[in-house]
Amino acid sequence: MSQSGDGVDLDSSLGYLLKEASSALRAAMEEVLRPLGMTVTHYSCLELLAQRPGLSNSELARGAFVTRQSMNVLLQALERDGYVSRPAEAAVGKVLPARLTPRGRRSLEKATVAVRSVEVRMLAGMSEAEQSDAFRALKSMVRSLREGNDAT
Amino acid sequence: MSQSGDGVDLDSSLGYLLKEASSALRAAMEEVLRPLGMTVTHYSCLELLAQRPGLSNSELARGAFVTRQSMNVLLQALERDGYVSRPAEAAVGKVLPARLTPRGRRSLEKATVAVRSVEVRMLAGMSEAEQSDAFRALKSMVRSLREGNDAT
DNA sequence: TGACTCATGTCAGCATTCTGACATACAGTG
DNA sequence: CACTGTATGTCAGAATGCTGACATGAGTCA
Repeated sequence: MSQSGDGVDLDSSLGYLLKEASSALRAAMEEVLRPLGMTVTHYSCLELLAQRPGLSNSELARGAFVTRQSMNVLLQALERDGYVSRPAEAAVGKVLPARLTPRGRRSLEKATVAVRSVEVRMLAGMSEAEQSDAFRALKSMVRSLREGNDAT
Repeated sequence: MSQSGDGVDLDSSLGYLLKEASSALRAAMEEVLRPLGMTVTHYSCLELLAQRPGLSNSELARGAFVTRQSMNVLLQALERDGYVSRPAEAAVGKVLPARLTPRGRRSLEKATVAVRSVEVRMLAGMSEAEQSDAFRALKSMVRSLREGNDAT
């Protein structure tokens, strides 16, 4: 009843736009993943394991941007349902390297197709050059945000 | 113990990078907002109201990318603590337009300074042109993700 | 006018994630 | 060797957000 949708000030903030894009991406992923009975974090974990077999719980947590406690409950569920396997005891230290089971790999394949369609849709209308620009820009933001934490 | 941090495949995915950047931004905002006893959603709500006074609960929810139920509990807390005010009854329909109180405005001012410093840091190392490129790219992604939802 | 559709505010229950805490294991230093 | 610091896996409780549901008000159309 009051606002339309074009620029006041928030719409010119890169931070806000970043949140908006991320939110839209997440929603789109949830939508295509739901029919497969999979959540985004669920998928992220499987994808991480496919690309880097043997990742530990803590490493997976960092890769999926959740706490290691959250990843732990997810991993326990995935292990219980036979999607991933972890040794009962650590060979060295406390680190338990996780791996996909054949079942986990099969499950991931379908999800990957669905997710890739989302990413393709997201990139539609952008040239290769524009994609590279976006890539570089996002990389730069991440780097800048990570470095100085107590600068005035 | 196993991975270092440079490119396998995930690191070449714009979707993953988007999530990473968004996550880094959120963490940075939480860090500077915590000393002020404010969460990101909390701040978003106040900022939204400052720029578009009279927004309703549902509109605020959409602007902050949460459900209207979540925004409702936040609004009730903000109202209870005297940061925002809403009329007891709707003038028209059921929509209750919310507004910042002087106290809310004061609280927001400090937060805005903190958040702006984060955004400045995020944009450090990017030229104006690069910022524009990133802006356009993100806009394009949001648009593409929102349109077709049931395409094969 | 009446029926139908849609959006809103709100309550209740559930799910997911986070914070806090603990024991353990390795690496570095004296 | 003992000590300190850092990282891990895990358990428990708290917070936060979401889904489901309901009643209400406005707009549309016959």
